[in-house]
Amino acid sequence: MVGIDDVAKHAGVSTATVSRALSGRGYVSDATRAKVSASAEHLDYVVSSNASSLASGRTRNVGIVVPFLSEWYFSSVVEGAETALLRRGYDLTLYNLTGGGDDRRSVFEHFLLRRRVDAVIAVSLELSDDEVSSLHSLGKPLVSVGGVLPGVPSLTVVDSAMTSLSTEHLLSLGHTRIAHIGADSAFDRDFKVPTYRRKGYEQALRDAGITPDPALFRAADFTMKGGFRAAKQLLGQPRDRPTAIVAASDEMAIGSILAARDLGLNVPGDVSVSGVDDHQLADFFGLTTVAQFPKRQGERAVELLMEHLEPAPGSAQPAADLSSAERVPVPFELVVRSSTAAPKPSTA
Amino acid sequence: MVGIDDVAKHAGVSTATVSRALSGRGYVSDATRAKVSASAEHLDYVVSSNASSLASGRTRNVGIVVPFLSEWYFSSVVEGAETALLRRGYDLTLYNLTGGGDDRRSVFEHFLLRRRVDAVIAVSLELSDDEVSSLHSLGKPLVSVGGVLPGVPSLTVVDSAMTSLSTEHLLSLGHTRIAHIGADSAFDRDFKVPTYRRKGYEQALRDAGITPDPALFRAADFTMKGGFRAAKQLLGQPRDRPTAIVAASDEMAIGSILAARDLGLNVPGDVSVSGVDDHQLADFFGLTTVAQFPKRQGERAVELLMEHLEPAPGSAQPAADLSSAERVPVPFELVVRSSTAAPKPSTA
DNA sequence: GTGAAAGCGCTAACAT
DNA sequence: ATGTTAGCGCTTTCAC
Repeated sequence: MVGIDDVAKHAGVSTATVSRALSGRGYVSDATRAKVSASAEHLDYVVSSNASSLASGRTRNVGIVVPFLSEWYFSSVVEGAETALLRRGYDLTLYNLTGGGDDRRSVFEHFLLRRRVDAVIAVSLELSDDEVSSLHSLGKPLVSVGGVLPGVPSLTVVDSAMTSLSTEHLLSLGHTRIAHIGADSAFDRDFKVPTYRRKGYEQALRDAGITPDPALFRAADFTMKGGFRAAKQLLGQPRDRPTAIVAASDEMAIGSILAARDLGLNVPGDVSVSGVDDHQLADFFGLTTVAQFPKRQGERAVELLMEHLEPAPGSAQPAADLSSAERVPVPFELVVRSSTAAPKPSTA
Repeated sequence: MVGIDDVAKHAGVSTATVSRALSGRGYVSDATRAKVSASAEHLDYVVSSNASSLASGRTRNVGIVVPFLSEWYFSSVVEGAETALLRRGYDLTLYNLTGGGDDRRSVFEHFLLRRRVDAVIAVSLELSDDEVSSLHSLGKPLVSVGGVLPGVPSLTVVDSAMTSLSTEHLLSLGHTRIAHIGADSAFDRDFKVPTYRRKGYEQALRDAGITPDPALFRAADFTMKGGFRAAKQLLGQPRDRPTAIVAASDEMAIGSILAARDLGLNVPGDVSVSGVDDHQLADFFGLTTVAQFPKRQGERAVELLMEHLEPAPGSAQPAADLSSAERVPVPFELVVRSSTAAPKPSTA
């Protein structure tokens, strides 16, 4: 196993110089740097991250904690973060809380504390105050993606704004009987996302002078099947059928489209449907939706962390910035496809 | 930052004893062990994994390399592996090769070599000989999931057997005009999975005395949209329409179901459809499919690695076993739902 | 700009 | 069963 002194010997310099040349910290003449790089390359030298971390206190590794992995949103955030980290020479250690209870405890009490990470990204995770402070007390930068954590910079879309947007889109097309498929508070895991999305829908209606009709709301579990069932209820009504459905997620929206087809209804002819996410299947189903960009969110989280892990020369108190920027808004955008259109002139 | 000597002091023993008591290697009396554990707990002590790794050479960290993350199969394998590792006190470092070219090189040339992992799991990755040997030369155990790597124990289903199975299922229901949607070799990334699946279909037909008809094959890209398009071609034929479709993936199978509906055909009345995977959406669509269990595959990969990272007392040459067990078959199973049925008696 | 040397916090002989 | 001690392979003062 070739070590730093092999390189030093080969290059005819000291180990200190090798370290400086390769890590970029401290002064090394260009000539020396080149010589050292050549030797390192020649010998296939790679630093031992353990030794390096032990000596420097930096691990060049970031932990990311997710509640699930096999859902589109989460795996996309992770993918974005991973790409951004890789590019900067960092590793990504994944902690998946799927297991629940004990697993979760052990992640916080042992894993993250093993001093193996420089920073932590929490994705759509509601952390207890204890958990947040245990992270803070380690002096590890922490950012949240997809949910607001008290005292933690949080990259997150304004959920209510997304459904307001799609509701407004439908209103502007001339719809007035607009239904909503989302979830009531019983389904509120993850930061009350469902509730906020429902509020956005209701607000948009009110702003247009329409009182939200409870009969036009159906709770569902954010899956395609759930959306399918809910839409069946909504669209099966023999009279006063809604002319549009605002679903709180693309999967539910797609379920709604399938339900409409099942009932012999044409989308968007008889009913318009919109979703939220811009899921990979949205395009195939021609779904109008409000896109959020989870990969981008993962990348942004990394950028934010980097400002604090590797502050640009000339910034003063980076740590202060981090905790002050409580909420970092992330972009979203209406993507209009073929599942929404003006309602048919009421020939009834 | 409380260190090992704080614990030693508090417990009134030497650091060596603390290390032994906490790691479980070497002899410690029960009484001492209890005392040390209590002190460690009391002081909120957690080992520095870097110091520990540096001194011992073990990292308690496993690298997993995947080509994509936001696909169901990959994220499921990772999830399974992560759960299994967490349970054993290991971390999981994720390397995502989505980026392609340069990223890939750097993963192999730098990241994995930083001595940060004890072992590597490669998921559906075709590694070059150089890459395999660079891993081998590090003495890191390597297992492959979802594809066979030369000289590497590989957890993988026999792809041809999966499509044989679903084809036989359809044959046994009485179908004879059975189409296949898969991919030709042009789409062969990942170990020629598409080709093997096609071969399984053809073999089952031949075994039943039927010559595969090239007109009943359509290439697609493994997506729902691709399956949809291919099925439209197949099912749009005015005459000699197939009565069944064997798709090489669930997404394509679901696309086929939607195409059939679009054409006014009833599934399974007019056409039966089967897939491969048991994707999360399979149940919703009532899809008959051949399930593989990616989470389980991830767990098994970890179990295999553990036999070599932490050999049970009394095993001789574990490393030898690992490289000798070239192909470790993993289970798969036919899941019959409502998308397949006997063909209608040909009233034509 | 470069080198010498003192650790970083643990583990593993070895000794007892 | 427990203590002593020499590293593990780097980074980083501090001199020069």
